[in-house]
Amino acid sequence: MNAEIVPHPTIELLQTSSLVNVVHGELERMILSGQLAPGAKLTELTLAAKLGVSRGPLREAFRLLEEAGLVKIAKNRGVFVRDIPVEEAVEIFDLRAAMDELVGRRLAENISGAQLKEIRGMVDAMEKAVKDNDAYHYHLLNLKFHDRLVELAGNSKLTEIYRKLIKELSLFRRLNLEDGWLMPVSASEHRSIVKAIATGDPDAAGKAMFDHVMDSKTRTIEHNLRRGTALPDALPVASLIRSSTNTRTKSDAGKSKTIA
Amino acid sequence: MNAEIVPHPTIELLQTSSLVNVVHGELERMILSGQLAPGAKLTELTLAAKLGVSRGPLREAFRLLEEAGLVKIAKNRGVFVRDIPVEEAVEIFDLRAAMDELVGRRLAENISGAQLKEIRGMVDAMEKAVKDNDAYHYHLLNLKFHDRLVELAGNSKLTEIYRKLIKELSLFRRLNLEDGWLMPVSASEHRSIVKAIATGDPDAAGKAMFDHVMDSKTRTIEHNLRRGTALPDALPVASLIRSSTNTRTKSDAGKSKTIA
DNA sequence: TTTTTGCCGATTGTAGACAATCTGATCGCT
DNA sequence: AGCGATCAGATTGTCTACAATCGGCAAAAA
Repeated sequence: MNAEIVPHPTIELLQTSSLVNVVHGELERMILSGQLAPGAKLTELTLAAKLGVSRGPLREAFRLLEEAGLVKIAKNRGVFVRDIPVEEAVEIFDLRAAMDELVGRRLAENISGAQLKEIRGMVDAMEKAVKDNDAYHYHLLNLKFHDRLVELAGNSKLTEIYRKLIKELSLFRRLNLEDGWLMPVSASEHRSIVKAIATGDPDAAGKAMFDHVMDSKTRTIEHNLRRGTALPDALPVASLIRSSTNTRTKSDAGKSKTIA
Repeated sequence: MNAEIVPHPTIELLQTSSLVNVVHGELERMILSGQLAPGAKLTELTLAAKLGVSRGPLREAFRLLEEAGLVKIAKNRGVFVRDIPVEEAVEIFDLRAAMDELVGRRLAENISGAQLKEIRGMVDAMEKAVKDNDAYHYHLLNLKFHDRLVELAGNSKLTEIYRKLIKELSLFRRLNLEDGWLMPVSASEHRSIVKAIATGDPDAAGKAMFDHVMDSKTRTIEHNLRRGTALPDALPVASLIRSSTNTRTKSDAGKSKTIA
């Protein structure tokens, strides 16, 4: 009896990776890195040639990306990288806030000493990035920090959906280039989060996470509006940020003109 | 200039629905209705013949279903309807609870009179089903009730993910056949939810929703355990129900033997 | 000049063919 | 009889070919 069923890495690789998987991963990478920008058209023949595969696997990968919300397939017209409209970004932030509140609660209840030490280290690193004024590095650490927190909450479904949302959100305008002129605020909020978790108070930790995400929402949305990005339809700016998740009258759902 | 661009229904249909879409919808229907039970193998050639299409569109539909979590594609072995293990069902309930708490909050803040009247009507209908001891009808009304609440919260992303979770959850063992021996409890909780929403107190409404989902989790899990469904690995039953979303030690993630 | 109509290239939708892989059954050996 | 190797059938992975649709350009009409 094998103590552990650990197939050779190469075996594992061949068993799991079909062309569809590889193409899917590669396309996702290209999209998330901005190499394929929102709105870009993905022509089957061109991409197939570039990746060295036929159209079949490529189309299957497209379907995966479509369900993941990264591309939009328009019948007989082509596949396009999605452009996330502001309203949707706001919705994602609100949803994330609720999810992260759950994360904070669970962590306050269950986190171990070693794990606490680990995330403290991440906050330290972020504060160092702030001192160095290294916005890019800070951005990466920030992503990693939140991802790790969600992961530590121990709900894999939650993790899965959280990551899906983050991916979609990265398609929101030029969010990636977020200039770090508010890094100190964000960093100090992180410190507060860890402190609340360490205290073991679920309510406090949940609230700290929730508030942080909502603040992050405000910062991101305002930053994007300020960039002079012509708004879809000249919406009431402040109200957008205030209460995103509110009831709508029946017929103003599919009004945005961006590819959604 | 056309006052309203209202394409003929048939036109609209042809523009949006490709074989992939139709097949996807049909397969989803068959899976959710139980016509294709969890664990069932979906053979490409057979299904293609049955549906009258070639393998191409069918495979693309498979990819959509895979990303939606309804089937599992095993390379070189086939496509199988997923079987949701208990642990995952628990995770989904916990996640749903957090989302529904958000729903309750938003509804307490924003619901209109007409909408309140609408959901009151649904609760009335459910209480009638309880009196008639009509478990099936109650089940449908219950689904509709919660779906409508989420919809009314006005966050389309939230709605989308909620529905995805519900679909996956319907694959959990024989959840559909939930005998209604606890309908009265569930029904009275619904009444409380509506009451809390009507009061306009976000905290109360959020808590009512959260508690209801968690109670529903307990009822469902216990009901399924009781059914003599041999447990995957003889887990600590009570602890499963208690705190699902907790931290796990490193290597007990992919341990279930069901197709996941 | 402006608008409309018909055509053509380009691209996507679908189908079918071929190659690779897996499953399980039969045969042979110990 | 038990165990393992080999082979055949079935099924999936990938590619190529054909049909349908779209978008734009040019020519003709107003």
